[in-house]
Amino acid sequence: MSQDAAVPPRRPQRADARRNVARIVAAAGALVAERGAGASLEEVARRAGVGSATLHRHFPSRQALLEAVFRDRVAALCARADDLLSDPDPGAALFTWLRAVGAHAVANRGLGAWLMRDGGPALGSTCHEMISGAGDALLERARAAGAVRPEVAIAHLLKLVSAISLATEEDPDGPAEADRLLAIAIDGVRAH
Amino acid sequence: MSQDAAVPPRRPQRADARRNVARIVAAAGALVAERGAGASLEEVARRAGVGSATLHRHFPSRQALLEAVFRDRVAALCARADDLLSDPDPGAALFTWLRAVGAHAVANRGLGAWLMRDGGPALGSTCHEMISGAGDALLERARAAGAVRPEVAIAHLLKLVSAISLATEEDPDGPAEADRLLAIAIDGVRAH
DNA sequence: CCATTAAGTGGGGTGGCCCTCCATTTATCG
DNA sequence: CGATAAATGGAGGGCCACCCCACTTAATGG
Repeated sequence: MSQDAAVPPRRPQRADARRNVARIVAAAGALVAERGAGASLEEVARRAGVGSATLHRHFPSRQALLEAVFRDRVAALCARADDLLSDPDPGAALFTWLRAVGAHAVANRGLGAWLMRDGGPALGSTCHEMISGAGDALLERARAAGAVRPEVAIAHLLKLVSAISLATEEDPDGPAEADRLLAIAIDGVRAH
Repeated sequence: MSQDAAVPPRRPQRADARRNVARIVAAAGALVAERGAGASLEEVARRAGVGSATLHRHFPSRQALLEAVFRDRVAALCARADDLLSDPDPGAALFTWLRAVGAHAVANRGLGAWLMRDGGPALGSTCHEMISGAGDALLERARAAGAVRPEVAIAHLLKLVSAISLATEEDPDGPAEADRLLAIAIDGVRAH
């Protein structure tokens, strides 16, 4: 519960701090796109024009930074899931969405996969929860329509997608390979 | 071919060197089992009782060390594949073997996955080639029997297995989860 | 408009890692 | 036993994540 971001009674944040956070997220997005998920946090700070301490204060872990970078793209995927909820074919809608998730994960250097890793009981699981919720609606509709095996859970599907994008991340022919693997996996999900 | 470890004509290696290599591989195996694939090479050297320079001379890359650690277990998997070649049901034999590979990869902290990564045109791909060759025989027999979709390649299957073990590596319920995912993926491989 | 105050900052330090020289040790052969 | 080349490992360089603390600066109330 509690969708609100916990607004304290008085001093929520200083304006320049918010500006620095934005700079850091932008720099991280650029660097991650060109160097991958393991990019140096110090270089992110350098490009953002802030000290490394500032970066570490705003984002206590690499995971936290990646979540910030990807929040909007994850939101887009959730919106797509909502759109597909009104698709006349529930099974096709689910599979279309899964492939979109896969394409997104591959296109972003496998970072999507990083995001749904573990998730742990810690508080950093917002992206994972967002995407799980959006996908679960699609899955349940598909299950009700008899389009998928009844025992698969959304966690399984996302794990599969992230696993595939992870495995093909460094492949020269990554996207195509990922799509082929995903097609196979999806066929396993179908009710036979 | 060539089970021998390439014996040069005259001064193949000094006895203590070979002993140190064995110590390093043993230490690496233990540390990797408890800490995962990213374990510190310096600590491996420390546990083996050698200097870090010695480790780096014998194993110029992390990949090289991991390959040495896993060579025998990969060989065991290959032997299992050979055994299964005489199984009366080619399809079941392939799927049994894939699950064995998955169990192995998960049990070894996803290192199996590391091994089949990329492989590149470089020379470090021996394990990947070994396991691909062994699996390909099983796959081809299954395909001839009409048990699998004709378009899947052994590379796809191994990627799937490694991807799944990679994704479930840090899961508390890793092995069971991996097996479930693998069961789904395998169903996608079956000829319907 | 300015003084106060606490949020915010970043340089520099610590410790860890990977990897490379090079002076020294040591197995091996004649 | 002595010569010789293989083998070793400690010291050191470069890079990184992360933390501490003296300083800066935006926001607030008079």
